[in-house]
Amino acid sequence: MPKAGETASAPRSRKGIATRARLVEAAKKVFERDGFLEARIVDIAETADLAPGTFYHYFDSKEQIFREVAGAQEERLTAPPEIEEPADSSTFERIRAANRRYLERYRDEAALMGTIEQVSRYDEHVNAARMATMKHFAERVERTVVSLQRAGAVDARLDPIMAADALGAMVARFAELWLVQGYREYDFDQAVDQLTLLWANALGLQDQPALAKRRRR
Amino acid sequence: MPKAGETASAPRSRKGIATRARLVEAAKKVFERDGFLEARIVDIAETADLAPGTFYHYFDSKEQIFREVAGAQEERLTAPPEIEEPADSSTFERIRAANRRYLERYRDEAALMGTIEQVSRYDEHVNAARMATMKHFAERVERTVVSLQRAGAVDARLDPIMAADALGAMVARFAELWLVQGYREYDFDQAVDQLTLLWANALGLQDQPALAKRRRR
Amino acid sequence: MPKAGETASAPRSRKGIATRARLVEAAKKVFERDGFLEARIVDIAETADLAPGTFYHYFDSKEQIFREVAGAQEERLTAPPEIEEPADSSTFERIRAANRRYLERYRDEAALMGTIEQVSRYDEHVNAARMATMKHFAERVERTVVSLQRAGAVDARLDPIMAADALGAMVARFAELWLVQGYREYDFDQAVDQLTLLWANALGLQDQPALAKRRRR
Amino acid sequence: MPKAGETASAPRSRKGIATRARLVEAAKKVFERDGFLEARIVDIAETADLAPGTFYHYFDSKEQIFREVAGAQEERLTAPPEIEEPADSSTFERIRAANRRYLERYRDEAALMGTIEQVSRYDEHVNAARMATMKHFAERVERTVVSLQRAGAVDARLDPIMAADALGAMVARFAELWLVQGYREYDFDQAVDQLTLLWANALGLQDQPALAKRRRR
DNA sequence: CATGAATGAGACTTCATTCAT
DNA sequence: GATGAATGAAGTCTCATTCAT
Repeated sequence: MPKAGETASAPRSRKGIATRARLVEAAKKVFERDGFLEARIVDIAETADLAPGTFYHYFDSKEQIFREVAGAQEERLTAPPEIEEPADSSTFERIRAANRRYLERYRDEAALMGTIEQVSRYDEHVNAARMATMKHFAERVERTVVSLQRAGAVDARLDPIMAADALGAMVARFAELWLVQGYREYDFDQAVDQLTLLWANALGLQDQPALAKRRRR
Repeated sequence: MPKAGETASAPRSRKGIATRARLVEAAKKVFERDGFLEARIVDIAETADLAPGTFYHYFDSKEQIFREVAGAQEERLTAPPEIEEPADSSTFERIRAANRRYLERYRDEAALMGTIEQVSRYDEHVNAARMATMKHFAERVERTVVSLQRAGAVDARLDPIMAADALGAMVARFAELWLVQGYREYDFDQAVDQLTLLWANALGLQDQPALAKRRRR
Repeated sequence: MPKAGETASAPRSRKGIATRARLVEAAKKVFERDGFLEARIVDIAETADLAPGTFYHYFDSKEQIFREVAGAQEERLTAPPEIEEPADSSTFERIRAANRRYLERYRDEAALMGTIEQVSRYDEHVNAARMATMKHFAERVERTVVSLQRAGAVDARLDPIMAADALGAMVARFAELWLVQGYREYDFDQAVDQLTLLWANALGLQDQPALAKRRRR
Repeated sequence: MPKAGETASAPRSRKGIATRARLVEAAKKVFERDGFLEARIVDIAETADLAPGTFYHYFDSKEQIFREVAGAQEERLTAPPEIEEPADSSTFERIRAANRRYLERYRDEAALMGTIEQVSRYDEHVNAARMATMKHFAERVERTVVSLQRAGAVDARLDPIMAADALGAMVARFAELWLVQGYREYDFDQAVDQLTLLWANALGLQDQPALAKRRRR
């Protein structure tokens, strides 16, 4: 979504739209492979079978196209579940489902996520997008905690905001360490279970179900 | 610890040692101010009141000096507590002390930590050092969890390794979000308390003390 | 013939071809004037009325463009005679013609040859090209010697390979000493005659014609 | 032999003389290994177990010390034979002895000769020394040719100066091609014989002895 | 729309040489 | 005499971006 006042212009023809999409796709590929700093405009253009000049018909800078690529990924991360959740699922199950969803989506685009984590450390826009995603999750969690506290179902001593932030941080950083930086190898299902267990415990959530027994690989 | 075969050499005189130290100090300052990418060798040299060429007497590259600066900080993070802990302190108190220590040290060098987080996303050495710090904490936690599980004092369903990793990730990422990226403002003491509470809860730690009532600012 | 995997790329348009050629031409001029070591990329670009960066569109390094310039000259040296030789010319006359041709061509590009001799002492590619030229001449001579030996027309004691190498070396080094290094001044025609005489004598060639009388200048 | 008006001073003490000699020796080693351009003062000093600054007590520049190293080698090349020649040896035998001597001395310092050939292409002093060596040989040959022509023992058509220059060039360049640049491999004795034969033939020298039969390797 | 040639600022890096100790 | 720290001038090279076609 290019903004007004930019050099790059929105495509007006069908062909232009296709070219722009090809550039975004190519950029994603190159960013995944080379990271942001090493990625060169020429490579992106070449990958899209275009001349470097063409890039600047559609984007103002490397940052700009990256923000678009990254933005799409943040949207994928925060997208509603593809499968409707059972209306009657327990809090615990809902936490588990959310964690699983996040980890799956992170894993499916691990290379891109790595570059996003990288860029978010020096590009304000990308960092803002990253934080917006965090906030998206945090606010939802926060509301849940507040209402569960009212219901006496979770630890009343917790500050809902901090708790939400911290637990979000836990899952997010765990994902990066594991899926991007290769800090350790875990079994996927078990990782979901353990994070969920930690999460539920941390909130002091009552009435957790018995976890299925799984073995670490 | 400079390696052989490099251009840069260890100082052989008292003056050389001082100059090298001045460079490291200057580098820290510049990295804190400008981040890694924007930092220029010339600036570091100038900050140390030296000619650019002098830099290369002692270091081969910006990466090399950064690794040294970052390494020193990682050591500061993992240094043993300055004040001896009371021998009879409870598990809960020890968790709290550890969290406070980490957050204090992170906060005291927040600018540098920001740059380290940044660089660790594209320099293997720095990332390795970062992970080593994580591992340092994780292993200690892991051992504690194992023994507490044996004692029946914490949740037996937890995998000690994953739990340690995840809780470490939680504190680490929380610190960055808060102290580097300014995601939100928290009261320091309260943040320590809340993280500790989440941590203890997550492990299912029995017999936590009543928390002092504190107000969020 | 640029290789793949390099930064520099072959021109894709008519304009590009012209620009590349301008660079080569400019490089020749600069190398002739300044030698290889003193030649700066910026000077080459400037001489071609181009920005320094443009150089790197077409060449990866000073070495690379020099190899091209030098290669062209080696080709000029080994090019077939412009004027067809009389079919009935004697061996002696053919030797003389070959020597004259080589010396003329060397003289016409003496400045460049000087730089080539220089660079061939530390660039393997250039040295290889230099040697290829030597071999080109040596092999031709060698074959001639072999067949003349069979015909009993030259000294049977000579090793054709060594003789060819040595006589080639003689003319080549003589040319450099004379035309590049200014070791001494000779009359051109007389130098051709004398080298030819030495050459023919060395082979023990029978039935040489009487030489026209010439005076040294 | 340092000249007046230079920064570097002649050593006055015994220790100074030894240090200077160590530097020359070290320089020779480094120049042989790295060539002139790649040789660094620091390496020379280090090889001599000295600090870089010490170098400048004795020499003004890399060029200066190289000239000294090269000069010593040129002297070695032109030194009188270690073994007195038989007074009654034939012209042919004397040519052979001279060629052998030159090639042996060249071969014994092939690495250094390579660097000298290199430097002589861009350092006037070194080139002058190189040419002086050539002239040393050429003048001797020239005188011989003149007197042999008077005696009717060699080709009267030859210009003594050109002949001497050209035959000197032949041996010199042949040596470099063979012993430095590895253009081809020859048997040493055979190479001496063949060059001598070519040389004698070229002059039209009468009454050559039968050559011993040797096989090329 | 697309091309691809051209730009040019600016950082890195080397190393011969100087100089205070 | 010897040390070794310090200098600083250049030159190379990259690549995002512009622009004429």
